[in-house]
Amino acid sequence: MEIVSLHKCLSDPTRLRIVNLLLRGPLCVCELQEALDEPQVKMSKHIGYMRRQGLLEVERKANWNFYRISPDLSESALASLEAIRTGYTKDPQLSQDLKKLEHSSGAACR
Amino acid sequence: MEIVSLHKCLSDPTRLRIVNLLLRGPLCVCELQEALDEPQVKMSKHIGYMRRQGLLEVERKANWNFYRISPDLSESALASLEAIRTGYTKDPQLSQDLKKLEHSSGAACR
DNA sequence: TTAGAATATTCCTATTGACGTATATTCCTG
DNA sequence: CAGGAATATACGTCAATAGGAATATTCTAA
Repeated sequence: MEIVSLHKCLSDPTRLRIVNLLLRGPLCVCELQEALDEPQVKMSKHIGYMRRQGLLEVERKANWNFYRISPDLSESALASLEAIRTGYTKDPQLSQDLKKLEHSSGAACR
Repeated sequence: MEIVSLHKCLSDPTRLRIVNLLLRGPLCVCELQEALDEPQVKMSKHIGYMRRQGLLEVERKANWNFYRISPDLSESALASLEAIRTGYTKDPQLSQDLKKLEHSSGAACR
């Protein structure tokens, strides 16, 4: 994946929030939607963007699409993501998203 | 500095090249220009962009503007930059820029 | 104090990106 | 197979961004 493309993925608030959650493990779109509380079309388009850039991979299970950070990323890309995962827990929005995700595993896909 | 703003700075090839060089220390605009071999206006605008975002700081010395990565960055931002500095040396363009910078300290500002 | 070097800004244009509405697709289940 | 749930795509619009040409600004030095 291109360095520039990676950072383009991280340069939008919604996408950053999505990546922040996916760094903890794969998630279904509906779980992401519930945690972020954003319109379906908005989520879907940002996810599609990151998939096209090669940052995310999808796995279809029955009716649900599970997304994860691509396992094929370069060392460098992983280091950039790690910087987010470890460093940005102080961000109010990002930590709130994580909390909301943990406390609400009532999504249909579970 | 906003997380998103940082990544916006890194999401353009020219800006990434500039940051890559500045991670090794402050540089004059003319040195950056020489290393990247890009039009003056292009350089100036990208530098201005990053200054407005708070990523770069300027110090005027006589006729020259020296830029550096802002020393006030958060831990998280520094970690992201460090990921670039250590990881992306494999990138052909970025390493070539570094080489060109080292081998050509004949800029007027020296 | 004027010419010139270094750098920034303005104006214009073309492209990309973000968002919403509506619609399509895919798969499950009765 | 019909209806519905989960998700993606098409289309239109508006804002942001990139790049170049020309011009402005700021400082130095003769």
